[in-house]
Amino acid sequence: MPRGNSVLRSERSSASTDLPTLEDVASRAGVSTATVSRSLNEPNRVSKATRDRVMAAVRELGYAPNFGAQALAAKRTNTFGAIIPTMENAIFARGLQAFQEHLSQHGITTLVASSSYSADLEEKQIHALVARGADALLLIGHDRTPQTYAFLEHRKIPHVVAWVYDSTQPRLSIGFDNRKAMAALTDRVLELGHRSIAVVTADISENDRARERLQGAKDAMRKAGMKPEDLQVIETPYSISNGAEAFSELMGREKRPTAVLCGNDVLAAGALKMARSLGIEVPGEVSITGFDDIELAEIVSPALTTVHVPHREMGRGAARLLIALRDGKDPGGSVELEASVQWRETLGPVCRASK
Amino acid sequence: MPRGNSVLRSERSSASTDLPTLEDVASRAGVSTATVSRSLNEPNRVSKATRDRVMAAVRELGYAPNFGAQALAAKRTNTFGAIIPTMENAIFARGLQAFQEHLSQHGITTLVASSSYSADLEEKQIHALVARGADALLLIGHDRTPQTYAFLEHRKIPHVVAWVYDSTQPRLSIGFDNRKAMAALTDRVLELGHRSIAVVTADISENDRARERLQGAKDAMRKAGMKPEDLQVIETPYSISNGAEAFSELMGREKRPTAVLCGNDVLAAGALKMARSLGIEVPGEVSITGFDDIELAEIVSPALTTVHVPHREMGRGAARLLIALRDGKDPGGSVELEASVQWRETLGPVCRASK
DNA sequence: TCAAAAAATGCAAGCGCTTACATTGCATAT
DNA sequence: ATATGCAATGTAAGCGCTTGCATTTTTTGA
Repeated sequence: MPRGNSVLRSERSSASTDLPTLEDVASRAGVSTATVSRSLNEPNRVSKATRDRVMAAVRELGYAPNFGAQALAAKRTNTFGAIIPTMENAIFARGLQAFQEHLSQHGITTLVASSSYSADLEEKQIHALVARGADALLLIGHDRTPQTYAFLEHRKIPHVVAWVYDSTQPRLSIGFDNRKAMAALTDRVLELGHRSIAVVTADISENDRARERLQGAKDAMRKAGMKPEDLQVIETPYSISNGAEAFSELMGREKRPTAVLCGNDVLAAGALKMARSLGIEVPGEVSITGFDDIELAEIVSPALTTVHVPHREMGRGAARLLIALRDGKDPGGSVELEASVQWRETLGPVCRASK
Repeated sequence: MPRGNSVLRSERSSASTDLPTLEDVASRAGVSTATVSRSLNEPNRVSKATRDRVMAAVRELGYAPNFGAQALAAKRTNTFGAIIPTMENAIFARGLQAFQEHLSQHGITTLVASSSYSADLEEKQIHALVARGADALLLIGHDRTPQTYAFLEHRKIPHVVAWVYDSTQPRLSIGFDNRKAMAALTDRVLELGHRSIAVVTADISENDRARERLQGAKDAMRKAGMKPEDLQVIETPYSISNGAEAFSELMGREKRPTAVLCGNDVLAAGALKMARSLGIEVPGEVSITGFDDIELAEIVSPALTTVHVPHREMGRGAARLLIALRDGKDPGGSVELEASVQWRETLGPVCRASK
């Protein structure tokens, strides 16, 4: 597979299609490859005169560095990975967007993978991204096997856990306290007189956000002097149709709830849709709440009362932490952001008829 | 920066943290690096006995190939890029998902970038993805400068244009005929008696899909014996709020349209929202239609009549074409898919009052 | 049984870049 | 003038993998 260096190459007629290399630029600018490399990567370690000459050569040749070679020699790809539970709906879209924007300002590319809320699949994706050369990883939530963390540690891959803040967890994270936020929302619900309450949540076994949210609802019940066990709970994967189904089931129950707290906005949108087709007034007969405050929440009608989550701040903050970590700087500890109740139209006082 | 080969390394105490290399695997399995490489990449070029031995060594050492080295030596990254106009809403989500799924089945990673519907930004993204080592690219629509295409040609980057099928365009593409589809929808609208019609479209100067759709509407007008100039047109970027605003403006006009055809579902959702807050009945007073048939179309109420687009087929098909191209096989020409009107609730007959 | 063909394996030359270390050239201090 | 320090540049050794070609081993057919 002889391809030869640029000198040899110029003797070959068939080589005209090859892309220019650092060496081509170097010889054209009359300097060494080291100087070209430095001109490109550490401009101020080179005198202005040579730098200009190098840049001119780069332009004339249309040179662009070879990704693989750069990665191999520098031992870094300038690629960060993000593994989010789903791309199917917009839950993580805004946060991810902010993450990417911040990284790209630092010359870093983002590689995105999704785990479909499965721990197994997530582990596979982690391996895949690391294999792809990811320099650092954004992870959602703390739930993960020890082996997974061991792998990350062993490969020395900087990583940060986002979308959650849990002071009891040791890992670097950025997010909000899901439990506290859900408790605050539930407080509002209770204040409005609701006593028969249901929660529609995702499977809580591999999802600490969902688990914490449910806990939060129970905390609020307890605080209000009610029994947490009285909470009617349905676990179902996040999706419009599952939300609709769960709502329908709830409405058929003997002890029909007057307020249905959904684990996220997608579920709530489904519930809302079902309420409409069942002819149930919201919030007249039944109140519905969501969580996340994605765009959908504003579009549905009536507009969804939900928990506003600092998507963009989490994305940007995660990027910042990861960059610090990669550069061996002090990231400065986990950061807690606020999530607050976003009042809209689907939450109202319990109606007299159903009391 | 001496790191030494594996033999030397074993003499260094500080080397314990280094990741195993091909050479480590080779010496452990008692074969050459070439054999290890082949066991991994072309298993059937190696006898079963050695392959097993190699695989065992791989497992024991926890070996994983170095991405950069692999890319450099093999001159391919097994990464394809996709540049879509936006990630902010779900327009391209399903198609992209299908694209990724198909690629990942072939061991290819997808790199996604968005252009925000800007030709300039798109060109930058193309360069970025190529710099990142993308082996092939998925592009949306034909509109693009000759330089951009020249660049792709020069670097010999296989690429395919998706979301459109236009028999007058020379490039390999997969998609549907936007013009025909919009014409079909407009036919329905005209059949229902509408004569005062508005189109809310994206900026058509850098967006061939939007341009074609508008043309389609005009075609239908012409066919029905009406003057295409009578179509009321508003150009505005795709977004919920812009859809709402455009609708509001339209409703304030002297010659108020009885049907508002939106360039996509996002715009239509905005229009619908505004209709609601304006107290305008849909489709009683005014009909509204969308385009794309994303999830949103089903969720809003009344549910959106729109054009169903074969998202998944386009994504999967594009992946297939790209793989063929990269492997030097015959992709077999552009493919036209069907897009058909999806009837729901927002399109109805023109009401008497407004006649 | 033995030559010829085919299969399996090894050798080693790159792939294009970064970077530790060496060298050179100059300004500054003595 | 000469020594000293620093900035600018060059030298060349890798980085870890793939692959053309050479060599060895096995299979096949007379």
